[in-house]
Amino acid sequence: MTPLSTYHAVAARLQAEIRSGELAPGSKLPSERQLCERLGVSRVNARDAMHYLEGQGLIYRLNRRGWYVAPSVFIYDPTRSHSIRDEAQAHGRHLHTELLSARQETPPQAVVSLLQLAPREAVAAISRRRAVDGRWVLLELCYFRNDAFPRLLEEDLTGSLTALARQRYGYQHRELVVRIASSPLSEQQAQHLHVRDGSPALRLEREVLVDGRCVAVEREYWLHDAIEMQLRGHT
Amino acid sequence: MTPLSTYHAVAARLQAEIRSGELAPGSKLPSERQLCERLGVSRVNARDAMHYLEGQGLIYRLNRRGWYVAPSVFIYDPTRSHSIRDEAQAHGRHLHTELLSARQETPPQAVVSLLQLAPREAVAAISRRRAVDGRWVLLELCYFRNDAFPRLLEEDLTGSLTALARQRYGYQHRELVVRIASSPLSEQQAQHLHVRDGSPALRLEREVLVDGRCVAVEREYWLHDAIEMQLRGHT
DNA sequence: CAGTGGTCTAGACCACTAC
DNA sequence: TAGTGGTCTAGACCACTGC
Repeated sequence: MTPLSTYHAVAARLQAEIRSGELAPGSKLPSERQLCERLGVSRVNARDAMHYLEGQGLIYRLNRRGWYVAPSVFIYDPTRSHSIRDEAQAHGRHLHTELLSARQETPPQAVVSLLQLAPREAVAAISRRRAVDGRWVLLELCYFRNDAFPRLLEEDLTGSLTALARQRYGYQHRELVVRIASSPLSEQQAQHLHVRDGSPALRLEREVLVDGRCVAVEREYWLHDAIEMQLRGHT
Repeated sequence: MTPLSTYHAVAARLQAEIRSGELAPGSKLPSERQLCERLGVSRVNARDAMHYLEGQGLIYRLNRRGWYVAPSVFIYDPTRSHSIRDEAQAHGRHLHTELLSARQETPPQAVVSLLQLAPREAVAAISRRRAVDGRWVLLELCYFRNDAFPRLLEEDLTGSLTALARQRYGYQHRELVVRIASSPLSEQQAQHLHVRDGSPALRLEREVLVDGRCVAVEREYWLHDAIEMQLRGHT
């Protein structure tokens, strides 16, 4: 095989194999050392190609496990007009939710401010991770004021929390403030999704207001290549 | 100076200097080779530290020019409730706009579909770049149907296009469909912002509907570490 | 335990920027 | 032209995963 002397060439070759379907979405790429040998390049070169394709959203890695072909993005309305599970079904994709923890705790300082909590006041804190078609792509960290959501932790927390708020607690009309930014994952967050510390993610923060008062804060971290947000507005 | 043998240590040291204010926002970091020598590490190690901090949004690079300390993010409402210039002023930041091109052209296929154009129908295409506090952070590519925006290219295109639509063309009520995703910059896009091909960006696509008909498509590419989007919704 | 990616060294040359 | 980051080689050892 003729050596491909630049990482762009290596990337282009892999890209062609992905687009042609030779490498199917979700399948594992050859190991870095195999690629070096097969393409006649150094390992740094091969790795640079991988990082480039990762940036393009064409491949992703599971920490120390290998590189995989990325599936198509998941389209999602961050203002929660529809349930995320319904959205997944509508696009023919499988959504899996796992509860990581649910307990009383004092949240991070930024959340304390938003919820206007007393200094050491605790809230119901729920963290979950979600997989689309078998890949962990979303980490959720939600904080609920106890006075607005009494005995929340005794409920079933594996389904839609939005539906729970509406049906169990009767919050029909909610105002939202949504913030979206690029954000790297912390070590702990990354571990839950099986990716590297610092992996790029989209961070979505939802401030839930009922009668002008903030009763809950929800934070979502989506792997950057897994999601497209779509919403409606007007002027 | 004691050698810092891992890139995490190198990154931590730089991070401390940035947080302490020794390295001020916008200022240039020492060159990679200077850092290698000063800290007693190899250049790969130093570069890995830079890439790590870049991912954290703490520093950014101008292509082949050097590394700089990143300023704080710019907060912005993508549904355009307010003019971006007003938002900038409200946060005490300086916004500069440069018109890159304004001409009739046939847009990319995806835009043709959204605007429901005839096969080779042209639209008014406007591209601009914008700087916040002197750093180019935003590239805009806008496409306007000629029948909805006649003689648009003869107007002043350096100000708010939203205001122009409202005042000159009388579009008071507009529905928007907004899509937000992570996206790497193409070579050409990257050049306009003086960054590397493939740099991570947030892509914002705005579909402007008047009476249920799509009359304009606006695409924005923001450098990933420069922006936080904030919007309001309700259920 | 074998295989993977993650980290690291000590060099080298190239393309481009700023002056 | 000097200095920058961008690319590349040919190795090495480590930490972790999966069997």
